[in-house]
Amino acid sequence: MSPLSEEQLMKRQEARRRQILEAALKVFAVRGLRGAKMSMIADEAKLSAGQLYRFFESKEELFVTLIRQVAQDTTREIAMIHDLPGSPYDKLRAFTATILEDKSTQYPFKLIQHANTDEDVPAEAKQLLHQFSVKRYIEQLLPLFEEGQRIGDFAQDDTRRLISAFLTMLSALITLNMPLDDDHPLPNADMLMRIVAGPRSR
Amino acid sequence: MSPLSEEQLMKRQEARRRQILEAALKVFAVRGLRGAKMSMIADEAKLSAGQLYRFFESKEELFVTLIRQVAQDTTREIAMIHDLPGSPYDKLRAFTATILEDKSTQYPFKLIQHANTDEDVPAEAKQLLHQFSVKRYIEQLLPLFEEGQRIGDFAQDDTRRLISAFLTMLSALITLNMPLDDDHPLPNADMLMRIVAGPRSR
DNA sequence: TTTTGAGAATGAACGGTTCATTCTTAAAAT
DNA sequence: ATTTTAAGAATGAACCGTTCATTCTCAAAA
Repeated sequence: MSPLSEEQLMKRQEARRRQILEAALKVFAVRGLRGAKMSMIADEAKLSAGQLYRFFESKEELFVTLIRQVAQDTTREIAMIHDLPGSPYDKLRAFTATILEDKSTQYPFKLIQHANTDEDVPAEAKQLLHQFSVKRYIEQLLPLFEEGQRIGDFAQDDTRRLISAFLTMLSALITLNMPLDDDHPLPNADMLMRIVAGPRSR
Repeated sequence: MSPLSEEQLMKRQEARRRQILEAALKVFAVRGLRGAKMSMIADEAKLSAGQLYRFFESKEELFVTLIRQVAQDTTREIAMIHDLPGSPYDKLRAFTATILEDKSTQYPFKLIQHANTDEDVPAEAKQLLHQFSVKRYIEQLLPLFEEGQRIGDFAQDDTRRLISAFLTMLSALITLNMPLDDDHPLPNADMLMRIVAGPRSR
């Protein structure tokens, strides 16, 4: 006797699942695997702690699921840089500005950062991250940077090195969670762009 | 009949104390207040856990003592930049290079970073940090940067903003503990200097 | 050279706390 | 009425700061 339509049931559950994953992303990104408590994720998702276990077997499974999702999303996110308007410099600048300003865009990067440095990260997550590592992002950005260098907008360093430095800086900035007041805001995109900007004054 | 002279005793104890503080600096800097376990500090100092309590009442006291010491040291450390040889640019570059390359120089910065962001940091530590905050470092560096801007070596942004941005970046880089391989090393001092470098190509 | 005893050191044990996870119970939905 | 969903209490294991009984060390005294 099924007192609920099969289909609607699935839909609701799927929605719940996403709701939990979304909450988990925020909490794991900010506090890391150890620092994130199931109760916090539950609070964020506006559910009770017990409920989480109807959708995920364990904290670990929740974490790994999240990593899997985020690894995919991030690659797509970065790919979108090529569709932005303007020169390579413009594209990179817009991309950077978005990340620095938009909190929700930061979560995936923070999560990856944590997953790369925290202890007790499940082997499966480690292995997923290895596939979607900095190396991959560098390759994704290579054409953009090469073009930027060709037309003299970007510095003439070794290209991969330049990308790596830029990504490291960006990542470091995002990760930093200093208490920010108005006197000392995060450096903005233009500041960061000086890392890659060519010798010509812009 | 005391089998050990008063003076020698004091010396030995003082040495032990320093030994513990040194170990604690490393461990607290890397793992933060919560993440650092007394047993880890003991291991690092090559002592048993119990011994720590002959010198410090509690984990908290040890932490606060350390913060106090580091707050003082750091101010002195930064002051030394003025004695370095060369132009403001040269000084800042040398200073930056030292910090990026020398692990032991990084510990105090990491500790402060942690103390500023971790939870459950004792009120006394918070208050100590407030006195020795970024604001103070900015004031310390102000003459250097003003001179650098005057002679056109530094960018013409608002001076305090420029210092703040630079310190934030430096701090973010230090704090980042990515697993570094040879393909993706930390950006070096020259990369970082581009943040402050003036429009003239160097 | 031996003895001695204060200070140093150890490491096991204690006790409190903190969670991940499970269980109970009951309301809501159909 | 029966099943699904939910909340929140309960459980139990792990962790870790701290203590303490015990042993060790080694410079001075004998």
